[in-house]
Amino acid sequence: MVKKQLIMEKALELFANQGFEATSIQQITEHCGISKGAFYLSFKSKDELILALIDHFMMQFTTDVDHVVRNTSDEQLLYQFYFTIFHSFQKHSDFAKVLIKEQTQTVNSELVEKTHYYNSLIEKDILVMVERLYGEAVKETKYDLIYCIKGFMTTYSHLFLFFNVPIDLDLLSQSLVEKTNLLAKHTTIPFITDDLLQMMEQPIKEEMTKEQLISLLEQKIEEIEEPIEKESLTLLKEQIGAPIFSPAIVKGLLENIKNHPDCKWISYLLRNYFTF
Amino acid sequence: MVKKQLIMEKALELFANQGFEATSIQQITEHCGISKGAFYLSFKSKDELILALIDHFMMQFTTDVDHVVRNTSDEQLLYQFYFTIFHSFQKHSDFAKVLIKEQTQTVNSELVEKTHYYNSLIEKDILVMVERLYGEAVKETKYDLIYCIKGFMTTYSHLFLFFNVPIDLDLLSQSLVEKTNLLAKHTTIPFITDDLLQMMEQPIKEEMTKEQLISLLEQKIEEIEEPIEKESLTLLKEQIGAPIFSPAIVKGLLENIKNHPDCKWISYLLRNYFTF
DNA sequence: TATAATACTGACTAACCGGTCATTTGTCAA
DNA sequence: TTGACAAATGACCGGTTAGTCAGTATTATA
Repeated sequence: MVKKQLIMEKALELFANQGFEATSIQQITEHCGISKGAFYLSFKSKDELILALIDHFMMQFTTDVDHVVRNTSDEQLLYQFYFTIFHSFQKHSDFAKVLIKEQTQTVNSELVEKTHYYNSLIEKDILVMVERLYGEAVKETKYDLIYCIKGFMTTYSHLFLFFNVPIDLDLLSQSLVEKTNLLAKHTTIPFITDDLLQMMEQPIKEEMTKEQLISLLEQKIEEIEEPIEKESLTLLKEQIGAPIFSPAIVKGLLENIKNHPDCKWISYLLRNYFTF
Repeated sequence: MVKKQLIMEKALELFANQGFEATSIQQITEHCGISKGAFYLSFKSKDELILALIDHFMMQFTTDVDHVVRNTSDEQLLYQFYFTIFHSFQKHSDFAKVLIKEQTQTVNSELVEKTHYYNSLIEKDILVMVERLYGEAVKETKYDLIYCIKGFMTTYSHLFLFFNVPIDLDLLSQSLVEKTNLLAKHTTIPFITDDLLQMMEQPIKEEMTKEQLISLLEQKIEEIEEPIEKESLTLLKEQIGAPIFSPAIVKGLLENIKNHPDCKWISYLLRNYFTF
């Protein structure tokens, strides 16, 4: 339908300049030269409009990125990756602005989910890329690298999105390729570990059940060799089944495992569990 | 006034969770346990409230950063810089959330200006730091480096601000020090040049005017009781109107007020003013 | 205790919001 | 020209918004 496209285009302009919430249906319809009722012939609600916008552009975007990652030679990949992304952001700068502006808004849960979904698709592609280009060399630091690449993407897009500055995409991509290679080849101190990544992904979904927590604990108890940590975990597991210890003791046990590198995740879950 | 603080605290909680626009005065006053009218006894409008919040926290924040940059030895500086910033973000996480959420909103022009102003202050400190640590070595790439440092700041703050994840600030700071050093020492392809920087800074307004600075000084002179500080402020005020003292005297006067708890902010502004 | 000053209240306003729906307009074939 | 159908309208609805202000409660002063 032509009307639907018109609304999406004109609404995107307003959203980019004023933000989603600050733009009223009235404004959109006036900007389109149609009546308020006509809007609701194309979209059930204002929310449906922005979700349609996100789907429309993010499908294209994720497909493009995926295509580049799958069909570019190693020596060109990183450059093509950055170039494709920035080119796309520049071409659809209004949408990019909306995406950046709304990604921190937490009002509409469906919007958050959708953004998170497309985000995870891109993240997967970056992971594939990083593993292909650097392999074992970045085994310990790959999540940091991914996070930095994503950081470069958003940070440097701000330049041409929110300052009206002419940008040499070729130079920008080259510059970021160099930076990425530097970080990939020389970083030795990882910050984002597997455990931390799991923690980040957790809160979107439901909380863990007692049973899941216990089975995770049993697994860790098997793995861990240090006697103090092992016993602490065992006692904490029993505490979940039948609370017998005082808060102080529980807190002490949690303290025992807190600094063990393989217990970060489980100690985080337990800390959450025992404060409720 | 106590009521004002109460409102600022409670409003900040709501803004952090729902965003500024999505939070109504009604909600704020209910959350405070006061009437709607009482709100308007403390603040002229909703906009004045968020501006007050930004001033309150950003004064503290920029002063802290400035203090670290000025008073830390070279080998500890970068680490202390990151640590201070993240520590502050963590301590005032509600404010940090609001700042990040609202920094892309372009509705309130005064808010945009204010944010930009404080941002430029921090940027100046980063510049000082980068030049001190790396000097001529980063002559061509220093603005890229600054932009990357700022990128690390915002990117990595997201981790603990928007995912409820316990963070080892020490490790994070170490990790970013390494990354920053890598970029500083090996980057050869600059992207952000002097010209580009000027273009970026163009559209936004001027910094504090002489008049604003003087009126702020007069206000402080009234408040302060200690004779040395009072006279120093008075002399500095005269110096702005008609420069008569030598740099050494000005520096001495600044030194006099530097450590007074109520003069941190004004001394910071003056220090900036007299170096131009 | 009486009076003055201050702090506080919440009903009220006018404007705007997203969304609805009875009505009008436009477009066909018959 | 008529009738059937779809497209489009905009007045209207209930609800919410930021902001106001006449009136009440509280406190300080004398």
